[in-house]
Amino acid sequence: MRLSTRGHYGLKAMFYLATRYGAGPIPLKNVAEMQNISEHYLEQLIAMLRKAQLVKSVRGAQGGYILARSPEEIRVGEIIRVLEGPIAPVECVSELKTAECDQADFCITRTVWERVRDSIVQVLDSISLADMCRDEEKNRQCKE
Amino acid sequence: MRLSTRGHYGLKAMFYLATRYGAGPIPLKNVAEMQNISEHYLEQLIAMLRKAQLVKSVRGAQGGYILARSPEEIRVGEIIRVLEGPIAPVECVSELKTAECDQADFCITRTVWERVRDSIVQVLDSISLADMCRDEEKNRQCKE
DNA sequence: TTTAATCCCGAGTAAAACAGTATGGATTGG
DNA sequence: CCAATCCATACTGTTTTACTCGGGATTAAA
Repeated sequence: MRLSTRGHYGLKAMFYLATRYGAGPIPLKNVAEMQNISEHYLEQLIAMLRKAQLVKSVRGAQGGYILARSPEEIRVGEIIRVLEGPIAPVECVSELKTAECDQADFCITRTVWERVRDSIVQVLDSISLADMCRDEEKNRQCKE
Repeated sequence: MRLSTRGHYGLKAMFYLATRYGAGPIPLKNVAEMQNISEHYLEQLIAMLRKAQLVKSVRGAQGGYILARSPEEIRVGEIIRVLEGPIAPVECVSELKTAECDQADFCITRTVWERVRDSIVQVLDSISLADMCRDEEKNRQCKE
């Protein structure tokens, strides 16, 4: 019942970009350092996010990455789907094409996984990067 | 974001035992056939469930497996925890000992995963095997 | 125009997890 | 006794994971 590090790291990186939104392109090196992730590995992850048009890249010196939309408009669920694929505790209840299962309607365990899937989706799609930034802000104030 | 087949098959098997609860020990062969699972593989899974005292075994001819408690008293969450380990979308928010993460309180992504974890737990722990049996009953009646 | 900072791309890889198989032993009802 | 069971351990092929490595393309700044 685990996420791979892709989703884990990917969200961290996107969150960091969200905190720096408006400050121009952020080089991946910074992201990797701040979030303590292997830079080369993160490169691969962000490539997926770029192809999915969640981030834009600026090449060359002084380049880096920028969120493709404002933090308010990016949901955690989108990020996770890009990096981990469609949300589905078991294959036969994937968000996308419901892979064929001979039993289909008769399978009661299936409805359990549908409920699990829906509850995960509900959480992930209800949180935007901006929400996370606000949480951090709040958190920092509490600490002072 | 996937369960392995352990949890998937394990729940199927436990559900089947629940539907036959009260009918004496059910041989694993029947379970495997009905749910279309490799018998040898299922043997390994049920061994885990036995060690966790969710099922009892009866050895010898006419033997088989019986739920250790009534279907009403067995929650899906218990089964999944036995077969898949503690519920945790990422390690640092495991239900058990919160593996140390240097950042801990500062990590906002962490709270996302806590929320996901809690929503999964809520679903899995709210469904008993008896609930599933009732669902199937209902389902069968609709089909007629 | 050079150089350094970046992004970009594809290959390779060690280790772990997964999803079983295989083999044989122990127990017990008929 | 024997056939139907459960029990235990070891093995195996495949896939996934979580990287590493090496180099190429682009561009701002010196």
